[in-house]
Amino acid sequence: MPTPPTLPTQGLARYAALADVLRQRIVRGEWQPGTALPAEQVLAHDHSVALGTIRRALQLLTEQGLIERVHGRGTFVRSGIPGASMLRFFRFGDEWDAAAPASGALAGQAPQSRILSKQRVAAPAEVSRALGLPAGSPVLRLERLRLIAQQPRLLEHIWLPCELFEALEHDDAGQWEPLLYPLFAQRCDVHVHRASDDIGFGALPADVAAHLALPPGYPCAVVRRKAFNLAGRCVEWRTTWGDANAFHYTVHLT
Amino acid sequence: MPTPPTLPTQGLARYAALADVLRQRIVRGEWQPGTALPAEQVLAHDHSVALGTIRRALQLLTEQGLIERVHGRGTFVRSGIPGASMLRFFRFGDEWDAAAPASGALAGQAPQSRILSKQRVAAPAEVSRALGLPAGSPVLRLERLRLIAQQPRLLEHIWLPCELFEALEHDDAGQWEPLLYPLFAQRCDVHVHRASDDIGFGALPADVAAHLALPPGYPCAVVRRKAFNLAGRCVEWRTTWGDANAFHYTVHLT
DNA sequence: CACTGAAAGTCCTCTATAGGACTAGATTTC
DNA sequence: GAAATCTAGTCCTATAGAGGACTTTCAGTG
Repeated sequence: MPTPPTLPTQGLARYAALADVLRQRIVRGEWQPGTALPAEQVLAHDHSVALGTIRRALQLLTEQGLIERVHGRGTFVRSGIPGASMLRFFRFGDEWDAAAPASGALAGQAPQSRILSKQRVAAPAEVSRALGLPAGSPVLRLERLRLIAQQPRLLEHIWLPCELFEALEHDDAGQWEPLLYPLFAQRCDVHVHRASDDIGFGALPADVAAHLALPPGYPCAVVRRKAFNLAGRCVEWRTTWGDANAFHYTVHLT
Repeated sequence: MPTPPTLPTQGLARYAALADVLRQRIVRGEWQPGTALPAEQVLAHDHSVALGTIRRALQLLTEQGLIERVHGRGTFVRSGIPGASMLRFFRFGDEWDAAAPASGALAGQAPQSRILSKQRVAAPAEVSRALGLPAGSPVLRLERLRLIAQQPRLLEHIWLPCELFEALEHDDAGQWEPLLYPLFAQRCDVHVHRASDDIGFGALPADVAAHLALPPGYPCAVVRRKAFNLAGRCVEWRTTWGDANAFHYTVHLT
């Protein structure tokens, strides 16, 4: 296969057209997340372009977050987003400090995760809209509590399309590891590649408040997340509640 | 001057070293914000490097937000940050809609700005720390109200080092344009190039609440901003209060 | 068995050059 | 006077090649 299928590249620079082709091959799963693409020399030869051109295309994909390049090792399809924890929005004072040496006996507490419930339900209107599913499609609904130093701090409602997450449906959620996205990747081959978090403030609903040991109506921060896979499909919709007074976030402008 | 002064460029790639040199010349004010740098051909010749190398250096500076390149026109020192308005953190329902045609008679309301007070004072400890000034240095303190559709929506306390903002000290603030950063640039040659906004939640202090027509203790979002010039000096410290229920912000993860 | 060293594979840096594309201003044409 | 054209200046695209730097593997050495 000397020259892989090319697309209608109207008006685009050659490197941009190349990037499009490669993007599609990645999105289609031709190279799985975490695996390596062919060497730039090989790609250049296969597409009959100079090295500089293919490097420009790969640079574009790097900027767009689809791939990662490592000097001396190769070019890899990115497998997930780092630092996506909801805890980054909050500061509880008794946080787990990764930098702290294990000095004292009670040096710090790693955040814990507890799945309170897992149900297969028909998606409510709001959920099916967010996930881009037909109304009433089957979804998995998780209720999850995040604790720090034994204290309940965040409550989450998580909605997942059943068709993608079959493998989790009959699991004992008590056995799950605390981080969900690695679990999604390993068990369901669902790789969260991009997400958007919508932050707002409100009052705690009674049912949520009960889990957080706070009074109903207490001021809370609400984060609504949509998480997407490589192909741009919404694979998770999540709502997180936490004490508004513990909320903090820094935005850098440039 | 065939070869401008070079720096100790230990271990750095040539393009990175070049970028450092150019950065320093920009920061020192050798080229004013908004003006053009020499053409890449000229820079390449002056520094005795290939075109590709100088382009790589300029690309670095572009990514770092120091310069902007325009096809066919030139390379310019960036003169300010766009979209820095605090209003981007809030949604009041009666917003000014730039996209809306001037259809109805009351199509929309541009946000208004009202300076409530302007005083020269000795910086309180917190302020002098934020601005990196000796304790008690003279600062300009502004109290500013932002209105939408005649409704007071945001209150701001703004602290500016007097040494940089002399020109504003004896102004009639009532005559100022609604946007402050262009004013800073024109009147004081202070260009805000970078900022960080720290978002938190709290209860409205009584004096602030009075201006916003809300009860004291009402839930509010608090945004604390530090604004920096090209040289990395903090040139403004600002605190903004607004109704917590109107707050919203979206963070994109990749 | 552990350490050293060589080799192969990968991405990165830098050079040199040619032509294309876009912008702004001056000139010409109608 | 207005529109079209030309021109100089700028950044952008693409090519071809040589050497360097980093990582991994594996064979050789002690």
